[in-house]
Amino acid sequence: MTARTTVERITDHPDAQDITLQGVLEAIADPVRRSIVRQIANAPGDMACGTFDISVTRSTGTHHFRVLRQSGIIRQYYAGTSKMNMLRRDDLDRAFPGLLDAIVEASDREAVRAAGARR
Amino acid sequence: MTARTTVERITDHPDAQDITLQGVLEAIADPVRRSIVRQIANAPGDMACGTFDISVTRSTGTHHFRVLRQSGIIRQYYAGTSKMNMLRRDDLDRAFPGLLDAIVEASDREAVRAAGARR
DNA sequence: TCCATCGTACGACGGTGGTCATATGACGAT
DNA sequence: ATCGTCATATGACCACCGTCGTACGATGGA
Repeated sequence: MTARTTVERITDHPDAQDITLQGVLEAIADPVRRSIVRQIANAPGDMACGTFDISVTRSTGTHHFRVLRQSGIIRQYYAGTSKMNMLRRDDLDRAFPGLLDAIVEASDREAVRAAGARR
Repeated sequence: MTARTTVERITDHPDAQDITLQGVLEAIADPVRRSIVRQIANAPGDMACGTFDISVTRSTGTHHFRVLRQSGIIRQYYAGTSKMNMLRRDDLDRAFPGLLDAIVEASDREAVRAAGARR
């Protein structure tokens, strides 16, 4: 039994059918949260909370993860002391086809443009 | 010279390349503004400000139209005493492919669902 | 010319949400 | 058992934003 995924449920996740467009858009409109989503989307696998490149305090980070979770954008589960994050792609795609992809893509595109302008 | 489109420019419209994802998402995250966008998207032609079904005061409406205009989502022009509104589809599609469609579609879908739940 | 209509400008108010500091709790490693 | 790490909870602060009322400006019709 070494280093395993804890089964304990986090209570906060909304059911797929309870994900609202309003919630998703509010969540994703924040730059820090959008950056988080982008990082998960571009990562090969799930990411621990601590591994994100964010510009705010840990406590503020916790706040943003909670908003993302409660809006139904991410799913979280414990793995030992760290907490893993994954996108709820299927649920989102079913509820709002094309939305997540469009936003992530736009976000990537803008990040690239910003990087270009910076040099 | 009867009932014509005034040529006067409204100064506020951002250039296409200055439309930011942040601005668009902030703008569209508000339910009143999203409703406005939806109404334009589903209308056969451009819509005058006064013809919208909105739940707020005229002055608040003006505020929302300004946000939409300055974010680059809509273009406005005068036609006599009323002000016409149109989506900047091309500019938006070029900047953020699929985004507008996904949001409008999701918005429609949700409106339908809400109407269903209401009866 | 006068009035009605449509939209804007400005100021005020209230709520919400992003931020941080600090303290607390859970888990793993030593 | 103890410590360090990871994340949360709580409370406070502040800025921003959605809202409204009122006053104003512009246009078109009677």
